[in-house]
Amino acid sequence: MTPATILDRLLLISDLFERDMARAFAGTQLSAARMGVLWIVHHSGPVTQQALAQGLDVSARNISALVDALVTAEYIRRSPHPTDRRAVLIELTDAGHTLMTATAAEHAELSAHLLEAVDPDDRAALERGIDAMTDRLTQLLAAEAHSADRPGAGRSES
Amino acid sequence: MTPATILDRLLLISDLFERDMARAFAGTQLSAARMGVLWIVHHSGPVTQQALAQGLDVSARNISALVDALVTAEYIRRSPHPTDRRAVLIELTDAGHTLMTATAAEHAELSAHLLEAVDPDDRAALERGIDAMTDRLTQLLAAEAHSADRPGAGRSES
DNA sequence: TATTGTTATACTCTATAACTATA
DNA sequence: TATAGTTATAGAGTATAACAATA
Repeated sequence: MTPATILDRLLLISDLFERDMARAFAGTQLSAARMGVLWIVHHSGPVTQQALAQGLDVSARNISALVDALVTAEYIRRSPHPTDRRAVLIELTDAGHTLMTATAAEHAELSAHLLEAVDPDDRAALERGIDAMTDRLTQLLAAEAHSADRPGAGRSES
Repeated sequence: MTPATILDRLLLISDLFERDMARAFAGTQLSAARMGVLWIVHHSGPVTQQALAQGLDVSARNISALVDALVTAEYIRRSPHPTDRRAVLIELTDAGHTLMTATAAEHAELSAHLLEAVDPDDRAALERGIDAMTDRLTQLLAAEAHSADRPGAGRSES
């Protein structure tokens, strides 16, 4: 029942998070991708769609669709950019601000619940271990991305 | 720069895994969902599409599409079920078996690399902590699923 | 000429519902 | 009647490419 390796354990908990979010959003106009947009606007304040595309690492086309849906749901609005008439600024509506305040609180609450489940004597080692694995994984990804950029090894990305 | 809470850390590492898989599959006929099918067949041997639908918790319709793609890619084949003529058995082809053997090896290698990044003195606490959080998260999900089953109970946003 | 955002198009993953063949 | 799988249809997320307006 218990996964054998550390990778299996991490993939299992990732899967549980995914399912949790999917169920929380079922029947609403929200989704993980749309919440990603709201999260950035909540933390950064008004941003252009270009900034959202870069922050989420998705195409501008995709941002247009996500923003359309969130405007329809009345969580955000498009405002004219004060100095660049090509661009728009994405801002939270009052409903959007209320939603994100509640979401941030639930997020913090879940984090606290998870940490409470861990033996206090294990917590420091747990955080060190996760950070060490995150750093290693980031290194491995950067190394793979670098080798993939070499001509002949694959397609380059912007 | 380092995430503040345990939840942020776990979500970050989940995101890194996602990106890693997405990049590994780019330009191939594979994807995370299709690999999920192959993973089950690799570990369970020949299975019906019904079993795949239950194992992956997706619809039978979705399995039909995933299996179609993997048959086209020649990683699996549909064989007649020996006793139930309604059903088919999904089996790995030689190419599928070769792929999954290599994938399992890479999986084990990545797991080993991640664990090597952790201070040996922290490893036991790390595994205990992750398991404790996984158990707690599973409990929370079960509780939410239970309350969501009752009409009118819980926080529903219509 | 470069950038911002939209329209057009397409592919993948996902779901429900109706249908066929078989149990 | 119930089950295994497919066809039909739909919606969300994602991408590239072509385009308009603006810088």
